[in-house]
Amino acid sequence: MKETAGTDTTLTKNQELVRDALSRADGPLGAYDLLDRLRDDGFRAPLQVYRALDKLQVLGLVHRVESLNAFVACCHADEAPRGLPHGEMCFAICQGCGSVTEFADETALRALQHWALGHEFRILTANTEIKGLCRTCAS
Amino acid sequence: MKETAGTDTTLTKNQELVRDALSRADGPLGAYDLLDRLRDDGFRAPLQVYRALDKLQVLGLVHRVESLNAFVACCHADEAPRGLPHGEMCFAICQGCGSVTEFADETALRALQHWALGHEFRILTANTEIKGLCRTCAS
DNA sequence: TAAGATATGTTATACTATTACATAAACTGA
DNA sequence: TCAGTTTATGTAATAGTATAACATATCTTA
Repeated sequence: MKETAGTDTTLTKNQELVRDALSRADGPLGAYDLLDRLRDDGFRAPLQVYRALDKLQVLGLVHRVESLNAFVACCHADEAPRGLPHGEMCFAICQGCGSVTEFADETALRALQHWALGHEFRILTANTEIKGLCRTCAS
Repeated sequence: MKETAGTDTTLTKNQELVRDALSRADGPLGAYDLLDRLRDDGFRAPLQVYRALDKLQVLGLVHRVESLNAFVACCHADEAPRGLPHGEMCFAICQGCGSVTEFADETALRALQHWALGHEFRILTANTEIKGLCRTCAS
């Protein structure tokens, strides 16, 4: 049983590399950005990145930002129990500097659940992306 | 001044064609799906579709479903004043049958606005996509 | 009509993601 | 330990989505 520092679940080498690259990044990265950053670590093909990303997303350690076709490390990775990803994420995307801030909003989630209840829709995941200007870029 | 039946603003021929194709569709369509459906109307290249879609999105007549890389006709097109798209959309995407239901939720929107206020983020648009199973597919 | 803006047509290309198949490593139970 | 199974990897080819660049045409307005 291989165990890597700081985690309570095993990630493969490629998954670790992708996760670390995303954690180090100061913003969202595309799959091909990741590929470029990981060439020195032996990555040669997009599929290596996508496979790792798929697993990391299932584990809740990485999120996909749909409107950017890009990925971010989950900022709550330490809080969420591994293997039980919190199914709702919100992202605030600044169109000025490109920064992405992840957050969760219980009220918004409950509102969606209320809608779903009334329409007999069974929610599995929810993703909200708001776009605009962050404090710095708005002023 | 050209005027087309049923609208209070002028759309170009290509924009009309794309909008009509989306309105007739029973679900979201990708840009290349639209291209295929419009070949008989003279469409030959993806850019013709994308250009029309861009304009229709600005007008609030069409929405992009980010997680599907696809587009839907806005079901509130008649209610919303043209040129002033309602900046917040919610979509319920059924993973069983692929249906997409558009809705708006004031409570969820206010919750996001509240978050934004506290974080000095100026919201320009907001997009929520929930995935799960519709009434039919869940039962 | 001339000038500027807007819309179109067309080709090529860039960016994003998956399929298919071969190889290797890890786990399981006899 | 070994065979059988599953899981992870490597690699090449291809599919799917979107835009850049440039030429042409149409509309608008003075």
